Amino acid sequence: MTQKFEFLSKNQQIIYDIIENAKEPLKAYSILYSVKKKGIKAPPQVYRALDRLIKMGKIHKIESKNAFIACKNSNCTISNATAFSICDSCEAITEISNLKLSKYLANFQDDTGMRYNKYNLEFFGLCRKCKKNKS
Amino acid sequence: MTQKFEFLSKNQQIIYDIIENAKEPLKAYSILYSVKKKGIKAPPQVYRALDRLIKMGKIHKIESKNAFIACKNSNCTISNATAFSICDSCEAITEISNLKLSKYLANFQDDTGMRYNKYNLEFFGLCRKCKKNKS
DNA sequence: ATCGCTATGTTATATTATAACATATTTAAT
DNA sequence: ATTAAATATGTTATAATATAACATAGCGAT
Repeated sequence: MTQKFEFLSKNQQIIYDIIENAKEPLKAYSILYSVKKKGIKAPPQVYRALDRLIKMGKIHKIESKNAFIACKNSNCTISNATAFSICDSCEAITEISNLKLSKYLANFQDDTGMRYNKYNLEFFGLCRKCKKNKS
Repeated sequence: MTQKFEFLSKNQQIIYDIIENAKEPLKAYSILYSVKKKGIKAPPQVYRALDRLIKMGKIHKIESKNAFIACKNSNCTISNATAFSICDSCEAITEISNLKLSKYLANFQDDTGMRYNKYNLEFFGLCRKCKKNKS
């Protein structure tokens, strides 16, 4: 069961399925709880699968929430360019796929000349629903 | 000792000074260790000060590292727009102040029409030093 | 002077993540 | 087929990060 890029190992598949079917980003320990019935019993099993799914670009970590979300870009094979929209009120989180934005950031160079091979961007605000409810 | 925006309380000042004088971002528990001699003994005291310093814009949290860094924009009063450059090798972290970038991101609108009042961007790559050492 | 607010102090505990080691499975070379 | 190397899994314990909950103290306005 050694791993080609395209294939997921047993635990990886179990954990990916749960994240993929979730309506919101999931926390590691909530995943752990969900997979206990499938025989995955300990944190390292979950974290190992998460780490590898991230490296493969199948999921992303929302750093500000310590939560994990499936990648919606079907062609995303390496998670080196991520942007998320996060509602401060209802915590709804969606991945932003915006070609202009990703091009802009992929090509960004700072004053030091340092070149980047990866970025993560998290936007915060109120989603439409929550904006309405407030007014 | 009630708090105007400009003034720091005792604990806030102690903790800000340490972060400000550090050469690299500091972790909460390393700060806690440093301030034990000053009478700050428990995590909540540190985390409360950190939270408030963040709200005031005096420091920022590097989400991917759980570390805290002083804001270098002398005029930054609210930490609603942050961008960092992180070296994957030596972990050197610097805040990016780039007017073009901040304007671009402040004005960014996604397809849903959601408007953002805050963002955090973290770029990863190799800094010049580390790039040289590798070649 | 006392009420409300902010800040501080303190203990305990929750949450997130990894170290370290053992076993098993797969792959690929011989 | 046999075996070595690499990958994946299982397991226990613990490290690292963060917050809940409650108590006390200081300030600032009426």
